[in-house]
Amino acid sequence: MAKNLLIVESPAKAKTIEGYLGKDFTVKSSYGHIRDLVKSEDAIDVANKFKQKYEVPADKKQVVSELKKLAKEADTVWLASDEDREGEAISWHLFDTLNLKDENTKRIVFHEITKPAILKAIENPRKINYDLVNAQQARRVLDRLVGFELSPVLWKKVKPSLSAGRVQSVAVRLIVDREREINKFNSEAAYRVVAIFGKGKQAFKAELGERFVKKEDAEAFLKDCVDAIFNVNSLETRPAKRSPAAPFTTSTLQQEASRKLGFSVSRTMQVAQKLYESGHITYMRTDSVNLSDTALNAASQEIMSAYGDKYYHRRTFKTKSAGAQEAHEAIRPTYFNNHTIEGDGSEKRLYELIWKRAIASQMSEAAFEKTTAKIGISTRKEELTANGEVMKFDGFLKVYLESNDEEEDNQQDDDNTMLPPLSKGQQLDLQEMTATERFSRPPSRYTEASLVKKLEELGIGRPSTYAPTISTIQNRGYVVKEEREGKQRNFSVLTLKDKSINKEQRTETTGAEKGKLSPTDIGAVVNDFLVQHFKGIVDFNFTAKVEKQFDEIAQGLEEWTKMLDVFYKSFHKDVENTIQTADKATGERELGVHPETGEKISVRIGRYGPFVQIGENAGDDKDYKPQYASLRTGQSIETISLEEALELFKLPKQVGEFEGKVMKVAIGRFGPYISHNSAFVSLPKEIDPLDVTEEQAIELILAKRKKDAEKLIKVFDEDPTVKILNGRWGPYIEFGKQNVKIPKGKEPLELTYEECKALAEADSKAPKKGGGRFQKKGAKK
DNA sequence: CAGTGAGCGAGCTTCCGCTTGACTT
Repeated sequence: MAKNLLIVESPAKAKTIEGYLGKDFTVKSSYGHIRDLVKSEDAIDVANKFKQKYEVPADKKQVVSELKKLAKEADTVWLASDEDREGEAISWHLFDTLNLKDENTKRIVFHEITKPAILKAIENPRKINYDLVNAQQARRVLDRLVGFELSPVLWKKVKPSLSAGRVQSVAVRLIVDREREINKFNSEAAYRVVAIFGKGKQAFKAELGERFVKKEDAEAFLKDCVDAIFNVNSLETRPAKRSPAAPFTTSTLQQEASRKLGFSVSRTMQVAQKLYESGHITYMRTDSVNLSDTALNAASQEIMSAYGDKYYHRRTFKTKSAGAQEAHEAIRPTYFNNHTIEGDGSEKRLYELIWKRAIASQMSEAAFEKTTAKIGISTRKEELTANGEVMKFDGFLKVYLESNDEEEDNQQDDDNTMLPPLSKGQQLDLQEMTATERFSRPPSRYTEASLVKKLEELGIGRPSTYAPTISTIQNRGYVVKEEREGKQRNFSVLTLKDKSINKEQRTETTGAEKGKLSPTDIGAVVNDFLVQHFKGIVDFNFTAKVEKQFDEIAQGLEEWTKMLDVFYKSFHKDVENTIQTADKATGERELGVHPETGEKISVRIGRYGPFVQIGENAGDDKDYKPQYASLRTGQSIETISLEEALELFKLPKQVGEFEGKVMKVAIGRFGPYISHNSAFVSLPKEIDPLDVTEEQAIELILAKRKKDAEKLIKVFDEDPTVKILNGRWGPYIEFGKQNVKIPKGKEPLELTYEECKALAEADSKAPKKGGGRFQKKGAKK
């Protein structure tokens, strides 16, 4: 029987540590927090010093009972949860829940999972730090109070099932604000002048510093250059250096994996978790850029043996984020001598990224020589500038180069290449000069990863919650990740070549985006509501402000209930006030009046999403009814124009009759379609739904029937609406309007009618998403 | 993939941060 029970947070960690400690120690894991506030309203007794009601959630019962049993049998229990606010609280919850005793319980901490670090920790046990525990309680209680009081306000004033919280609401706000910046952005055009001098391998580019707003000015400049002589006015060469980035934290890993591998933040975390569990990397949820001494030594050995002494440079990094708690190491390979690992494609790629970044962080600077040549024009006072760069020593660039967010947006080729040997005064041979119309670009929409970066900068959220937060705001429908098709845009290019100027129009695609986040209408309406009524909570500095107070609590300088008392008094008043006085938020906007009837046209959010309304609300007049139409995907109540809104009423439209039934064209969730006798046919992209003719519609219906007939395997005599069809994922039963999957192992052709009926019934009883169609009554006054 | 945008009705939704699997598509 082991004399010692040591409890850590993560089971993978437990396994490693057990190997270091020998048979006197049993090492177990708590799997994170073992207790949480009860779900119900009475979790916090505000009037009684914010007394909390905790419970062990169902999925933790087993862990707790096993730990309880082991703790009873052990002589000493070592609480080794992480050294941060949450870790301290986990230790306290363990102490309390497992009924541990002060005299044989020891609290220890370590920042790295190495044998010496753990042995040292065991030699220096301490007691639970209750100030730190109180800081965690304050954090936990504040988040619950905010989340569970704000959300119900939204249910009443906006829509049921919505949510708000200290972290998610700010994340949404960032995205809404950014979208509005983009909407109000006015693109300005200016001509950029680039000259190419020399021929073949000696050719190089030079650019004019200023840009011309007017086309005439650009043209005049080119005209002046037709007979000009170009000389090198000055030549300057200077050395430049570049240093490697710090090893990965959770947030920087998510950013690089997004840019270099195209991973979503949750994908990155899933793959990293696998790498961690198979022992390839250190812990992946960390805000620290530190490497342990053991790691530093291993990296140095690896670099020296693989690349040589001059590539090695020992570095330590300091964290830049204010809220960092640094309970762990940076993310790094467990063994630096493994340049690659076994595993699937994404595991290999992510591992290599982590390996390269960590190795590079301990390598020498790269050295460059930068050359700038200023080129004079005999007929003008302006100068052209040519930049060249030569790498003198690659250093860390041998293994790794960090990318940046702007890269993808950079349509301009401002690459610093080599310049040919030049001398001052030298006359140059102009090959070609172009003046190209360029447009200023609006700020970019956030990607998942750049949003995480921004949140981290603001000190909002933690490594363990970045990915879940990003999911939450998408699941609530506040934000969507969309692919946007770009728009075509014309631009002019003036080219001077062989002493003549040629003008042409070219087209480019602009605004095409993939995987960028934009707000939905409901996201914008909820945001505006919160900004209006709870400015303090959705303030970008709110978290930083309360974090400062949590720090004071942790240092024993402030009492946690006092801090909460001050906060809650004013917050709760705002909640009460808003419930009493605020109108329902619908985001209503008036677009104008109908050009023919003069009726009011407005947009707002309703039970089924955003819609346009023509006419006033009916009121008591039974004969009058306003007209309604839903907005289409991609349209927003914030940006839709009067013309676009009126377009929506042109559909659905009857296009004729076929087999005695009408054919209607409409637009649904999946785009334009024709409906006929309860059958649907999608409209091909090239046909404008407003222009569909009767003949076209019949043709499309017949084509669809033919295609369906090819899919048909069997029709039942008992009921011809019951069929077996060949679908994209294999055969399935069509039972009236219901589609039912055929279970594995069943031969579709041998199914009887009774079996199909039974399957359909079982399927309809299976739990389905949705429900909650009714609004709670609002407290209107 | 339609229709809907009144009100009636019970009971439901929701936070952030620590951890993994157990689930389905």
